[in-house]
Amino acid sequence: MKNRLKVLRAERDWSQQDLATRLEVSRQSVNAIETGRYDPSLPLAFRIADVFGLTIEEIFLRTE
Amino acid sequence: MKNRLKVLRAERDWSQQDLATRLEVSRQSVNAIETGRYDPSLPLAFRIADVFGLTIEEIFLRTE
DNA sequence: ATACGATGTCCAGCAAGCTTGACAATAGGC
DNA sequence: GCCTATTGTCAAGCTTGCTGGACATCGTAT
Repeated sequence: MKNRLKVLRAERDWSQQDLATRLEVSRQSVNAIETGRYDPSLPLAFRIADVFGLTIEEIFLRTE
Repeated sequence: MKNRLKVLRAERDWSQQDLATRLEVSRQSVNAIETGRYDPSLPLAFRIADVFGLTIEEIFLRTE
């Protein structure tokens, strides 16, 4: 499941740590999601959508 | 995280087993999600949205 | 040259998602 | 009465998501 986290972060000039802090998760989690090592849980996906002001569908792509 | 699975199933007259088959998960998983014992993974949430022809946001509610 | 921020990755451990198999309770049809 | 479909739930086991701590690399600034 691909995602647009890296671009969305870049648009806002946020580091992985910045995003992690806003999401209240570890920096390692943000990195793992961003590099595609695993997908976030549904609750975390909602928080990600919220901090970016987008829908889950606008951030995560059905790629398989 | 609340969801509208039970109503959406009822509207289509699908049993939990019917839905589970369409989602390619176990009946117990559908039941557990529907009764709120746990949230689906993000990939499963996308499949749920797909079988109902809705967005994730239209099915799962941010109630935390 | 060295210090620092940012990123990628590994590990060990715990929590959550999902599985099969099983059993009980209810409702409806015969 | 019995049979079947449906739902709820439990247990044990495997996989995935998430954690803190650690370490290496790279780029930039001093």
